Amino acid sequence: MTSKPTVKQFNQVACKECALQPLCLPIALNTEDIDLLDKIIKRGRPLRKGEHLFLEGDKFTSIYAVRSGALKTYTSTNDGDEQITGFHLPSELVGMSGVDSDAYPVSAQAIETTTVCEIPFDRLDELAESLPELRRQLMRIMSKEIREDQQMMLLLSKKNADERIATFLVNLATRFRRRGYSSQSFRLPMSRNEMGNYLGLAVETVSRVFTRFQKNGLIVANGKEVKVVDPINLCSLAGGKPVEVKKNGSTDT
Amino acid sequence: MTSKPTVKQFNQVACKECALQPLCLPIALNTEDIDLLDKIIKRGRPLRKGEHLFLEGDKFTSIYAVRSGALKTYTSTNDGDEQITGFHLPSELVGMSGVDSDAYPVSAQAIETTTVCEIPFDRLDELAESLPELRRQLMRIMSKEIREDQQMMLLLSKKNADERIATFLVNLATRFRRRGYSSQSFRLPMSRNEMGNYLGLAVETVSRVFTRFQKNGLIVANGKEVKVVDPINLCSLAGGKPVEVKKNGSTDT
DNA sequence: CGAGGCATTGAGCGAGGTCAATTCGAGTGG
DNA sequence: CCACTCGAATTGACCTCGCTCAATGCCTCG
Repeated sequence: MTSKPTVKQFNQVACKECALQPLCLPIALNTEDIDLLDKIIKRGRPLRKGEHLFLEGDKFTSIYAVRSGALKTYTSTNDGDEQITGFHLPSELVGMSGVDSDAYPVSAQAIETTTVCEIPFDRLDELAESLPELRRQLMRIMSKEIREDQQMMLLLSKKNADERIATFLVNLATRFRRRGYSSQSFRLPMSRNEMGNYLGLAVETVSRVFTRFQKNGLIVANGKEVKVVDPINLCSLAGGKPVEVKKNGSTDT
Repeated sequence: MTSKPTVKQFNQVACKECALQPLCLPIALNTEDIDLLDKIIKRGRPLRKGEHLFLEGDKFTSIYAVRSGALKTYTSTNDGDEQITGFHLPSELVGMSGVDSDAYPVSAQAIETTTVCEIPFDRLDELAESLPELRRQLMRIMSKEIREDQQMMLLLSKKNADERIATFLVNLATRFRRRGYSSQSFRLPMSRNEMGNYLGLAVETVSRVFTRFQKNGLIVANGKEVKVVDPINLCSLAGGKPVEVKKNGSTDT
């Protein structure tokens, strides 16, 4: 409202015209309800790579939906080193973990040029009162995050380096496909360092696993560009519940 | 033990007469609202050690509040081994991660004799519509779980064996104190095996760390009985955000 | 009193971390 | 257009923490 329409296409589109709508918060809302939600959403200027959306300890005011680009969230131990707790692609929500604590418990930083939709939480909460579907959707999103974090705990506690990287790649591939991109060939938004941090591995180990995967014909990697050559075996290495990477006639959930 | 009306005392008490009320779901609800909540809660027979409350994949119907005893929740990989995702003490809620998926994504099992309050989720959801405080409380609980899981990710990915055990003990001590028990001296409800599983360590490592902690005068352990002798150093080993275990006003950051 | 499960302790090994040396690649300025 | 710089990525050598395997001790319960 106050700022000029800088990036019309990516930044100022209303929910009901947004390509991400079927994945994002408005899912399961009807057209009128989407309009109501739309009214409380603020759309700011794009964040450049490295800029923070909020810092750990900042007062909790809003949750954010990634519109384009990618974010990472991380906490830090008091002896300095940080743990990345998640990477967030378009349509994914960030900041929900702050709801009960008045302050964000993590920092959120752009890992490439990124635009977000800001959703002031008090307004969202008011709206949730009258829209049961929205309320359920919020709970669904949070419970999904819990499940994912718990899968991550399993990964960190039980899987070896190969399995971790395989799981990570399969997971990313799936998320890309959901968003209409190829799941066979994509560009990693994060550095090897960030990947290692997230997966509980040293950078060097990430690098070594990548080269090993190439030698074994699982993937072809060139810097951040990755091609999944052998999705079947990558998946079975990933170990977790089977995830289909190819779109051969199976039921998509 | 079973002669006295334990069932009455522990199992059939209404929320508003429950000793756990200030910690549990009803927190922040007024007396009338607590009565409303109370009406939808079912209180079943106690679970014996080893019995399951629900299994991974069971249809999601209810969330549960632990009333006495303790539960563990765990997922399993498809190659068989399981990962404990949490231990749940009285007043803590279990099953929230099932909200979005129609099925519980984890199994919940009693690790000692345990009583729970069952809260049918559809009823809770209806009630949440008219009680904004309840709604917020639900979100707070979920967001707290997310934060805890993320702290767990940090532990699993960055901390060594000593730090993990120290963190675990400090965390337990804090939770016991909250519930009115001593934080200096308590009984672990879980086996060494379960502790190791949860913390991503082999049983033998857990054992070794315990003996080392004793040699260093941090704790005294006798089986499952644990006395925290040197809370200051145990805390600083735990590393994370400082948690006060003793109440001598040292505001160390 | 014996059996079976849990906990402890010791010995040896290996996955992955650390340190160090290159190499690659994007951005910058002459 | 090329040379230079600085950070990211790769590769190699070595070492350590915690896992595995195995033996033994301890407690509970029939």
